[in-house]
Amino acid sequence: MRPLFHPALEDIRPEAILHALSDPVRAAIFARISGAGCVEACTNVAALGDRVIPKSSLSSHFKVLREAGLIRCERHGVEMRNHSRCAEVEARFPGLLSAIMGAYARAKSSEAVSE
Amino acid sequence: MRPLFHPALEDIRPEAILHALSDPVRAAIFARISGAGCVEACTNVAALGDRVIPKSSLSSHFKVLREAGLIRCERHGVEMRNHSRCAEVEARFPGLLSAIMGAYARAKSSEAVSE
DNA sequence: TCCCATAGTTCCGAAATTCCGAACTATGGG
DNA sequence: CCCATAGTTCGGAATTTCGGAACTATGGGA
Repeated sequence: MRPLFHPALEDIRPEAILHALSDPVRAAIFARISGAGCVEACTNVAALGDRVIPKSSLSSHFKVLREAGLIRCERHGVEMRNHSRCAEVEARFPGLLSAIMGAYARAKSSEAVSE
Repeated sequence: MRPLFHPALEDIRPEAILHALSDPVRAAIFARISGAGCVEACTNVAALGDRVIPKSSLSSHFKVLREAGLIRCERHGVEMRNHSRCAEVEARFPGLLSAIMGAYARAKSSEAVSE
């Protein structure tokens, strides 16, 4: 199994990051990977919130995140380990990821009271 | 002509903002509106960079930006004036827009030297 | 008032993208 | 060698995007 493609830091594009994180499911996956010790397997996120996400969809979500340069994936035995590339992306686009994830957190907390 | 729909500040969703700005054309339009005195008409952006954008596409780009809560549009006579809602969005999602627009600026300047 | 020019929207078919079930592949354990 | 588990690929349906052509709205004349 050859290693998966990951864009070099300088090839990471803002539109790819925004597109990847404009899907709430992917944003939630990315939040988990970033938060929970930077390691996560695919089936562990199968149920996000209340919704069950089919694994073919999950697979493509991970691919989008990976190709956007947001995560780094490597195979360990039969499972996949996904690491956030937060620190790298932060170096190239300062403040971007924290602002985006902060915005989601803010929206989530405000919908809890108003809606 | 009844006024166009604009989401209230508290109804603005991060995914809508990210989706709207994940398109480089829309991001460029938004950058212009934000930069150039916060006023811009539709046909004035018909040529962005080298590409000529058909006005039906422009119309829908403006609609996406408006419904995401990024701009405010009002008719003045025969033309449209578009104002950025930067300040409002900044209040709800601190740092988000400046990080995104900064990322685009950064990517643009780095592609000038490497690619 | 009527007509025209300009600015923008709507409609609709084509192209591209997303979704997800089913079949397939890869890896390790017994 | 076979099985179980993790993940990818395939393919068709649903959704979204693109853009040309027709349409609507507004204001400026004659």
